[in-house]
Amino acid sequence: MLDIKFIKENPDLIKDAVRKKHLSFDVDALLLVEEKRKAAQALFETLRTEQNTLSDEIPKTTDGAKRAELIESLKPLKEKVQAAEEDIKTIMKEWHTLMLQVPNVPDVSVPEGANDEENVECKIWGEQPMFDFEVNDHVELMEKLDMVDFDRGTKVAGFRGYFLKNDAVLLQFALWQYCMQHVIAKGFSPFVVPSLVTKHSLYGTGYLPQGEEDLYKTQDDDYLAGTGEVAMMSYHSDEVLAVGDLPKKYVAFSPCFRREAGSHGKDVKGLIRVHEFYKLEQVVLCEASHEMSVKYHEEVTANVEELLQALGLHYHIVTNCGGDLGLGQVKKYDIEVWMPSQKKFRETHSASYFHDFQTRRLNIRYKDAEGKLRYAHSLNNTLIATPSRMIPAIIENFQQPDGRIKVPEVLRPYVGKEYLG
RNA sequence: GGAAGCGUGGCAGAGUGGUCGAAUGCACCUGUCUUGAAAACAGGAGUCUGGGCAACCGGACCGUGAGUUCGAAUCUCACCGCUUCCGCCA
Repeated sequence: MLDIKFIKENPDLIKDAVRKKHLSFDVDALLLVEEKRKAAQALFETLRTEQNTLSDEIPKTTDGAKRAELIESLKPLKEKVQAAEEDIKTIMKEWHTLMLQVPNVPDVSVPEGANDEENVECKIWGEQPMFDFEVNDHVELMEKLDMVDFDRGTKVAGFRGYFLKNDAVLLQFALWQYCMQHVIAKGFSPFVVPSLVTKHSLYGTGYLPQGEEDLYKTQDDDYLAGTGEVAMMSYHSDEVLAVGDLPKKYVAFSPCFRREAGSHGKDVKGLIRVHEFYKLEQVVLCEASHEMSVKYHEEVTANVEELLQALGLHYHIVTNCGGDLGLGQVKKYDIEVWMPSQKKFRETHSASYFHDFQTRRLNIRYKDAEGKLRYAHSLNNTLIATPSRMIPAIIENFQQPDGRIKVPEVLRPYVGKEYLG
């Protein structure tokens, strides 16, 4: 959600945002509704003032007949007030529907482009691992080492179902522990957050109304969140924080659920695209300045880089193009790790900032140094998604000629062994 | 799942149809006093929003949404949440 004042003052900026994000939204239609809203509001307030003034006379009028007359004379006014109120409600409904579709303005540094193919590499680290043998993909490797069971997974859980087994489980727990310690040392507070959330939380974070089809919904009209960001961000909804409490740095653990509607043909084998996985997510609330947002955006990105470098994984970072940005995102980096079997980088992390897009919807404010209430800024980045992204990456990159998996040095204390399988 | 009670400002807590945007206490801010602080005393202070250069003048907000009424924090209904009791349960 953006400030309607900002939209009114900068309609061309919003129009350009619509264009850059490859959306279809009629900014002028919204401005028209806003004009209608203002007019209806003004009419209502005029009528209400009149009603309030005359109503106040009633208790002061002691003469019974006069009093009855006054009450009688107010009846038609009541109807007018009610009609005006009704009018506002109708307009506001439309107003809200439109406001939920207004995209946040991408940063000037965001490249033009329609989809992820036009994301622009901005950094690359490490080198492609060299194998002097035929590399296998994670499915083959893991099945051979009895670390995953897809057949029983689909039997029990349906399409994209899986059981993670044995050493893969050790690897997953090791990753959680290692990554968690890494960011706790940097001042992040660890949380285990709900996955089952109300629709309010999803509207607040911007996953509704647009993302409805990718969400699982319960018979109670709640939803299963696709990321811990939803609950973690909503944690402070309707609160006023002290400026001294900022930034809030959280790392949220949660199961994540995604219907993957519209991706039926993609990554049908393996762990990369599954309906249910686990994620540690970095969430930051900071003061409302672009500089702060940028600062923490770089910080949550650096946190992940440090992990990948410690693990020894070859990766690059892309700046997502306009068409690959979410409605509320100002800028996003995708961090992608090299997958030897696919001979390309695959997204493992996604770092974005929103300015006050989410906090406005969630009503998260803070009192600044002057005592003024302001909407905080929010941003987030994956810390680690498992098993979906990082398990395949590690398995493939650390495969040995004998089919076993060498455990990255830093994980060995947590895994308790040098080789998987 | 059944029954009862409750939901008011940062917190506590009055208010059961008419200057109630809301008493009072605590916390907070500003003065007076004090070498300084505390205490005491006096005063101030909610959020959002429309108009105005401003002083200021309107409107909305007492869990949410409908309704009754000339007028609702106060009455009715629904929903949400909390508490207690009973039932059920992986």
